[in-house]
Amino acid sequence: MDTEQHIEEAIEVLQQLGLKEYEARCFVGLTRLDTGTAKQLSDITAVPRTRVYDAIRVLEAQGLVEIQHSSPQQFRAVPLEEAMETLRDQYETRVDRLQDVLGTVDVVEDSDDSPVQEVWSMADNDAIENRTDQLIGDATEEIVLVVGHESLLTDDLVDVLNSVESDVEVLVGALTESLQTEIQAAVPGATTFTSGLAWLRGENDSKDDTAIGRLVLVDRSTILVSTIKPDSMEERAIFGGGFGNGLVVIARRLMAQGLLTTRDPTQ
Amino acid sequence: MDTEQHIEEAIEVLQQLGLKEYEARCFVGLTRLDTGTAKQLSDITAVPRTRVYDAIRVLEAQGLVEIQHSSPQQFRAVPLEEAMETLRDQYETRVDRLQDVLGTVDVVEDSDDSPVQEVWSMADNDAIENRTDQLIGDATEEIVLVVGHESLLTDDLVDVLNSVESDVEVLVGALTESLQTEIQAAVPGATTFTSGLAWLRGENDSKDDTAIGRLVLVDRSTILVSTIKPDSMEERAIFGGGFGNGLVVIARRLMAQGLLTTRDPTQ
DNA sequence: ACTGGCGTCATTTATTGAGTGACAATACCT
DNA sequence: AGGTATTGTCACTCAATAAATGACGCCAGT
Repeated sequence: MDTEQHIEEAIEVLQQLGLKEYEARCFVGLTRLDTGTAKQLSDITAVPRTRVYDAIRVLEAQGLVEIQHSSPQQFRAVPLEEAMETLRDQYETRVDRLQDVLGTVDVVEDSDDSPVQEVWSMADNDAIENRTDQLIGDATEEIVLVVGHESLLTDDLVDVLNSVESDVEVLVGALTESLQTEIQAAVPGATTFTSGLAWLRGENDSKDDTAIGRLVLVDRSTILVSTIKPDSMEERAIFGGGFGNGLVVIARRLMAQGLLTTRDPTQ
Repeated sequence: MDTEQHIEEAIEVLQQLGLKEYEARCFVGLTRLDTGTAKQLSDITAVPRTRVYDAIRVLEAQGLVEIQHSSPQQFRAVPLEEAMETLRDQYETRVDRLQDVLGTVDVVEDSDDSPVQEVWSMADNDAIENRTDQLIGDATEEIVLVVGHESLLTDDLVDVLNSVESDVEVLVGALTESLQTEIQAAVPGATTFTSGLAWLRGENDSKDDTAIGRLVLVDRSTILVSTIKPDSMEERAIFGGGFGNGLVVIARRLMAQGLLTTRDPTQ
């Protein structure tokens, strides 16, 4: 069996989605049994028979399985599409509710001065991507974007780039030529470039295992730089706002030196 | 403060979404602080100061907060919209992955006879709604639908009803006249009715606290009946397939007697 | 050098879930 | 019908996880 792998993975994902181990096992068991009893389930899922019942109840309450009240009871998983749709609905409901509630609460109680040297850091690919899109969307004058890895050129990103005001200058850099041509094709309105970026590649230090992910400089006043561990693909970003911000200043200087945009810095 | 309520609710929802208590409290704390230190957070969230750090780390890894590595560290919640979007993305990713994986696994190993008296039960409003839509969409001849509560007439349901093949007869009943007219307006292609349903109302037994939610009979061969506890709005459904199914037979007989569709059974 | 807030760790306590067995009720067999 | 196997419910133990608290080392300001 090669599905073994898939089964384990499915169980894991289900747990990430909030199910307990037994519940996950049972659900997966049912999806490959169509219909089954507690005993059958127990056999193929390695869940103690006596606890299949609990698990199934929870699953039923979540709308993921149906129960036939006969003896022995028969269990059946809701059709896959339907189940996923149900999960989605539940999640949507919760996120919406949260958004409402928090929107109401957002009232602040503050008492602060505003320092100018703010550098924030964030993790999580999705969050960084969202922030990137956000920043680009908010640009009013100029966007300098360097894409360090092809996987970061998402559809969303392309959309945002293409829907930018026409009076905003868009400069997009890539680490490789192939990536550059790809970007140029996807975002015709942008000026693309490749070289001048050698210093960005992490090949100098032998055990420096992090590569540049994205680099966004918006209106020369806000910058985001992310790094990626090539093995785990984990992304990490630092993010600086404010014109006087040290990070931003560095970025501007790099630009002034032609290290960021010049087609050939040796010229 | 009346936001107290909202705050607690937000924390709860966040926990449903997978966060731990401390994490939830910290996140909510940050949304009303814009930016804050561990101490400040600890003060307004009742989370032990020394554990704010852990919580924040987790939140950062999920892309919900940013950290400023100064001393003292400053924390800040990602803008609400962005955070919700991030949560959504993560969830979508997981559900999609699950769907892929389970789609591959769906291979069955069975060995069964098919009994004819199957009656399945399900819980969870969303799941029942999905199933309802599903059934209606699959109809080829006739749909009899009774809506017992206005909240069950969702947009999705209306859509499905309106997009049914034109050669499928659609009969929709309501418990009240106002609901009937509403339905007639929303679904012009349907034949609506109200009376003949007195027996469906739960007013006979004084302590019978469950009311009829939906009743769907498709092609006279598949039926779904749901009940609702009016106080908790919890829905529960039974669902029978097969032409020879007892439930279905009963439903057909009710129809033959005019109890389900007749405009005025006293005639 | 002393003090106080900051950040990290280790430890305790409570809660939750995983894993097992006793038991009554029910179905099944001959 | 009686006897046996299966089924469903509970109550319990053990392990894992999270909540809660306290002991430090570190760095800033005085």
